[in-house]
Amino acid sequence: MFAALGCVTRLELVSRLGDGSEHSITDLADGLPLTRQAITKHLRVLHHAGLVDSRRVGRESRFTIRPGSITHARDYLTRISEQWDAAIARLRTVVES
Amino acid sequence: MFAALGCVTRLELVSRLGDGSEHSITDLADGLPLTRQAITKHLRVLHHAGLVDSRRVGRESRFTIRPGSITHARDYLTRISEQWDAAIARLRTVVES
DNA sequence: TCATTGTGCAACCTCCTGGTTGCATGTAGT
DNA sequence: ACTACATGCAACCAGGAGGTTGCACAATGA
Repeated sequence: MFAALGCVTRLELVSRLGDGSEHSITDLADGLPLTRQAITKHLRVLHHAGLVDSRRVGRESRFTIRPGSITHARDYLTRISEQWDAAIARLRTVVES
Repeated sequence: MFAALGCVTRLELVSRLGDGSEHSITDLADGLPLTRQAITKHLRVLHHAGLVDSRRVGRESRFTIRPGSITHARDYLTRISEQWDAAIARLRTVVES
């Protein structure tokens, strides 16, 4: 999932989808200097990472942000950094004693 | 930075450094099924992303976690998800009205 | 001084990723 | 039925990421 976000194009897509509404592929591809196919691949990656949902409507497939999907990553980072802080504080106590 | 974390090996390294103490390169490479050179490259990436600090001590270079470096990413994710939630809530209100 | 240890550097290799093009398919509209 | 639009699929390509090997070099310890 960090890998999914570690790409400016996909961050841009996520940002565009961040308005909460549905977007088709050509809609998302419009304005970006990329082929529709490239966008399709990126969307596939994002979907695989659980960041977006897709729904087929007629001849177009609409993508939406999956709300709350990012909080997992955020909580993970929170936990990690708390562990760091705790470990470092512990070390500091040992050194000072 | 997401790209730096989007790699299991580097996550492992970050996790090992998470104890807050200093580690040399061979120390970190020990136990991993990789060459010392590979670890060196990964550490370079992590350092470039601002996640770790390095210090030369005698003939070995010691790496440490940069505390607080991850909070930037976490705050970013928090801001993003808040924007999403706000946008979606706004949409819902419009739809229901 | 000499062997050992910890790194750094450079060249090289392989494979995956990001990207394109071309074509086929399904859906909408007239 | 025919055209236009939105997408899917497959093949293909270039470049970079991840990894290895070999060698050179500085610091350590006997």
